[in-house]
Amino acid sequence: MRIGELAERTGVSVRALRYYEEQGLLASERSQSGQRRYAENAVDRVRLIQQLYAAGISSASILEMLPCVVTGVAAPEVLAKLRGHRSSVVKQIEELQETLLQLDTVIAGATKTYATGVPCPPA
Amino acid sequence: MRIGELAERTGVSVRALRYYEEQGLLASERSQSGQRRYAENAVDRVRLIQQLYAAGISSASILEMLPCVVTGVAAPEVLAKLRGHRSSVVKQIEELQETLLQLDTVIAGATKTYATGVPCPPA
DNA sequence: GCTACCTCTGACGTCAATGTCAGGTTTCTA
DNA sequence: TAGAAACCTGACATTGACGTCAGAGGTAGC
Repeated sequence: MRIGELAERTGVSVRALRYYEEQGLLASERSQSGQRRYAENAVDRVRLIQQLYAAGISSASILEMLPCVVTGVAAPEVLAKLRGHRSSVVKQIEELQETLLQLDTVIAGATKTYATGVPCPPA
Repeated sequence: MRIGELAERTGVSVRALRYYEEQGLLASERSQSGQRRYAENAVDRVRLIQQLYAAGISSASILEMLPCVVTGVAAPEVLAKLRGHRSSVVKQIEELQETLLQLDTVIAGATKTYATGVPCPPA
């Protein structure tokens, strides 16, 4: 498929896809005229990249770990980094859960307070 | 306390603390000579700010919700935004949990593969 | 073959949360 | 009462993941 279709199917911009290629994260064949052609599995690859980005992992680290994610094989140093990222993700989850509690407390309190007619400062 | 101490106690840089003030997120008294003086509770405030930042909430949104978090009272529009942020945090957690599974799969697979002596590409 | 849309490269712009530097004042410690 | 260390404002620099624009060529439906 061409870049526009991949963009549409993944919800990632054309610009971002070119950027991924620039970073070595996403390969493409080229047509005679130089246009990018992607295989079907590029969709999954892009989603994986997005997922790792969302976990706060840099493109350099993603580049390093991608082949391992794909092949399921990793050198010891890479494995160590993977474990490092794993614990960082765990930590992020824990922090977000704490944030969630805070938000819930505020929402519950504010809802109740507001329901009881106590005056409240506007935004 | 002065800004250096607050920075040290929260693990946030002096520059960041000034930035928070600039954004209206963190107030300070000033000494005669103009130096910032913080109350004890500033430590908690800074931690809260960091927590919200970590949840991907912008300083503008934090500014909007901070008084509510502190007072426990929120106007309906603010409450709606709080709920929006809540669900975004929930989503982030879910995505991170999925990422965690991916990482675990890779780590488990790679560990096993490597243990059995299958050759593996270096980083 | 015309037209509308897609794609290409290259380069500069953006945005948010800081880093960093300069040049000057204040505060603490010996 | 020095001198070091901390603080001030103001301003420009940085970083990463893109957005956006220009100018040129490719592609598909009619």
